[in-house]
Amino acid sequence: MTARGKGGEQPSEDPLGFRFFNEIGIIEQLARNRFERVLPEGLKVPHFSVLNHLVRLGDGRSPLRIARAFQVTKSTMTNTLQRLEARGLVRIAPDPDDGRGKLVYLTPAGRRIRQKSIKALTPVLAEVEALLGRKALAGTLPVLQRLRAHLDAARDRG
Amino acid sequence: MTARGKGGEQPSEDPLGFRFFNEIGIIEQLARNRFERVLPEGLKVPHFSVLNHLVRLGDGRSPLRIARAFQVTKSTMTNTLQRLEARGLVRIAPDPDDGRGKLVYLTPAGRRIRQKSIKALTPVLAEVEALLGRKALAGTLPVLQRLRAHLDAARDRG
DNA sequence: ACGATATAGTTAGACATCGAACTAATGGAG
DNA sequence: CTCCATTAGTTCGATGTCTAACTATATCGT
Repeated sequence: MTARGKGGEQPSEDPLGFRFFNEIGIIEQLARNRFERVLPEGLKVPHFSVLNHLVRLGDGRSPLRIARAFQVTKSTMTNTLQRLEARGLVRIAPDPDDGRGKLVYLTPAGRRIRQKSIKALTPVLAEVEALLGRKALAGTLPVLQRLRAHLDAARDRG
Repeated sequence: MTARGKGGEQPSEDPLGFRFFNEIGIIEQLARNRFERVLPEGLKVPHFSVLNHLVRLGDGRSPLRIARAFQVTKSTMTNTLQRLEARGLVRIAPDPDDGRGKLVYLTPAGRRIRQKSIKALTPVLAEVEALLGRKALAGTLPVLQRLRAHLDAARDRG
């Protein structure tokens, strides 16, 4: 989080890196806010993300594996999955091949709400694409991906 | 938060907008983590951001004005300022011209730790700039700024 | 086979953030 | 001048996230 450029404040003298991360932080916050306002039944972004992940890549995955995919600690994923399970959107079963592990499965309700979420989010994303243009958006992706990979390499995980 | 592209998971079929916001979310998280590991005395990113803001743009601003600059609710800013004040990094005085308002001032300790923070963050930012290249970084900025402005326009604040 | 080490998952405590409800002061409409 | 709507700030309860400590199971070296 850092300053914006509205209402008379211009952080323009900040070094490039600062300004870049400022924008990232603010966009993340505003976007999450926006998405959660359109998601059905008070679904949160992390919940939708996990459901979407399981639909697209297949369920029957372990919590840890999902946590790694989202670059989140396992305790965070424990929390998310507990809430999804409490809402009946996933089913969590012991891993038959590993006494320590568990496997996460989608329920029909989970698939349904994921579908509804996609429908709700699509116009918002379309609006952003229209605003920025697909080229510009696609152009920034490689930069973001390289940055994410770099930050990912320079950290230690629990 | 959404899937990454490591460890065998490829969210590549996701629509462009999804992938874009995925990257944003993950980068925000990893970057905050990284920054807070180098910031002095356990300072958090929001705390540094506010101190930096006051140094660069001048102190004697109201909490609400600072909250708007960071696109954060006033209750969030109340929390941040209370912690900064508890650590002796800012001083909060009533606004002489408005009985409801307050004004936030930097203390010498606040200026000192901000300076130390800048020193600590500079090499990290330099590393990112070196990795991505200033051109690429500068190229994405306008896109991010336009997006932020758009998201900012489409919301309601408390 | 046993014992040390590593791994999967949970729990507890801290923090930032939001939205809603609340208090206090301002300011405009009549 | 008085009253009501607006504005500044705080408080409360919920959520997501992190780190650290803990339990239970696996695995590897000897």
